[in-house]
Amino acid sequence: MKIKEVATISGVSVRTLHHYDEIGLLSPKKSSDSGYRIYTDHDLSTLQQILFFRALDFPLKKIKEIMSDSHYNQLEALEMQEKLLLKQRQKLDEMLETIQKTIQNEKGVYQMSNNEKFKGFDFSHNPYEKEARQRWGDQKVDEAKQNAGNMTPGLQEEMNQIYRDLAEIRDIDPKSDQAQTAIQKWYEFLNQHFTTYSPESFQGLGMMYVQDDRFTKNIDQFGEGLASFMSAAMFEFGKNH
Amino acid sequence: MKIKEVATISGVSVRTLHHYDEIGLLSPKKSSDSGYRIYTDHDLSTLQQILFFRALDFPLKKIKEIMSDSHYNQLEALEMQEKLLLKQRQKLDEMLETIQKTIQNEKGVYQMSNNEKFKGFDFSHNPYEKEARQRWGDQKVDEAKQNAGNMTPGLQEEMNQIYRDLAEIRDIDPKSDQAQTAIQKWYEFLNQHFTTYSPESFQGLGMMYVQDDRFTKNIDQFGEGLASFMSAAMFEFGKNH
DNA sequence: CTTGACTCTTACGTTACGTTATACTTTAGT
DNA sequence: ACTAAAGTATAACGTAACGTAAGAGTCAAG
Repeated sequence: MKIKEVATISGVSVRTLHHYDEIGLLSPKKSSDSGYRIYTDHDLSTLQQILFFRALDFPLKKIKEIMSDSHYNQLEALEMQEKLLLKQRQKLDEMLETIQKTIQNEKGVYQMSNNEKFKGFDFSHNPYEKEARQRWGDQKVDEAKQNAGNMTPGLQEEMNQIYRDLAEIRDIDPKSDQAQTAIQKWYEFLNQHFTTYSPESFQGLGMMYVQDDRFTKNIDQFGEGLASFMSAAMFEFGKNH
Repeated sequence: MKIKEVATISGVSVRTLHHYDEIGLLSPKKSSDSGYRIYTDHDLSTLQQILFFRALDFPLKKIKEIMSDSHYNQLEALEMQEKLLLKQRQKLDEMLETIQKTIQNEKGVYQMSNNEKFKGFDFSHNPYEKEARQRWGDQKVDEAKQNAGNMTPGLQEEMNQIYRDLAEIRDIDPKSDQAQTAIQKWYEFLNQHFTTYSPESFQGLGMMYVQDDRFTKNIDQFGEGLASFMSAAMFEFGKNH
């Protein structure tokens, strides 16, 4: 298929497809004689994936990073995307509530507090950030970013050990028993020393590992790709608990 | 309230508030001695409005234009926003369906067409554009943009007359009987000579008049503010039919 | 074989802020 | 009253994800 057709089917502009080619996000083969971009069905599926991520406000850079990761698994990605979309729908519903209350407020039927006026407006661009901040406590998140500043040395070492153990096996299947056992240690560690994570919010935390650079960078210090491995393992863990 | 507090309550950054001040979208009073921005409760409500529009992907320029219009009515705006949010939720639901089908497709349970892969992805940034395009037919929309090219001169004149009549009364209340009678002529004209509009899609068309520059500019040639007047009148008309 | 519709690359423009940098103000603690 | 910390101001450059326009080659229908 040529570019216009792809644009029409998918609803994005030709320029957008050019752009995605430029940044290496979606680079179709080029007809050797004309130089035209030729998109295959597989390219279309990739585009669909990209658009799903984009709809969830992932920056293109992150999308590229995630999708070109060696552990990338389309099915898992789709399941994550579904979760995130559901979150987004919740936010939308909150906004609708807020708007309805505001209408009542305007009509004088109901009196709204300032805080209520902004319920549903989560502009962190990351559906899990707020949640994670609440759980880790604001400092903790900021410190995790700066390499977990104020833990006791013993705790810090215990944590590092878990990371190192995970880093060693980061090439196996995140769904395998071995990976799941290892990630369970992480789950238990967090539950013991930080806050109680439900399996669901543990999944959410895992998603942040790939979404949020502050996490990705820190974790990947123990081995490149560890964040994405842990994220996948945590997602799987959440499904089974 | 000082800027940080507003930022915290509303969830936007301080920089964003600075920016909105810079472009004249939300300019609070400044403390005469310190030079600090002081936000009132009214400013907060304005901010809420801005954020609603922003959540609906209105560009800031448009938001400013709409909100500073002399006909601007907060209650009407809220009702429009509610409608648009509901539209957006529909889209989200479609996307969720698409994702679920894609998962089935990946698992091999179900075979998906290329078109199906992108259902729910409407990236026109304007929930009504697609709809309007379908109704007017693609050419018509593009021609409306270029001043309605290929109508018969008679029809063109009839249309212009309706515009002129509306322009003359554009300062009265869009909800008044007089305005509603005038807008009904427009409704009937469209239904006779173009496509059948349901009251709902007539509302949608009206929303485009303020959202989409191609419409705004053309319509406002008959008098500044006509587009916004018609939009409000059409919205009201839709509610009563 | 000629158009009109596509396509290519190049390159500058735009929107909505993020991110320093530097300097003044306010507030909380001693 | 004094000082550090936190908040605020302006200024200015940076960035992300395309839009838009220009100039030139390519393809498909009549």
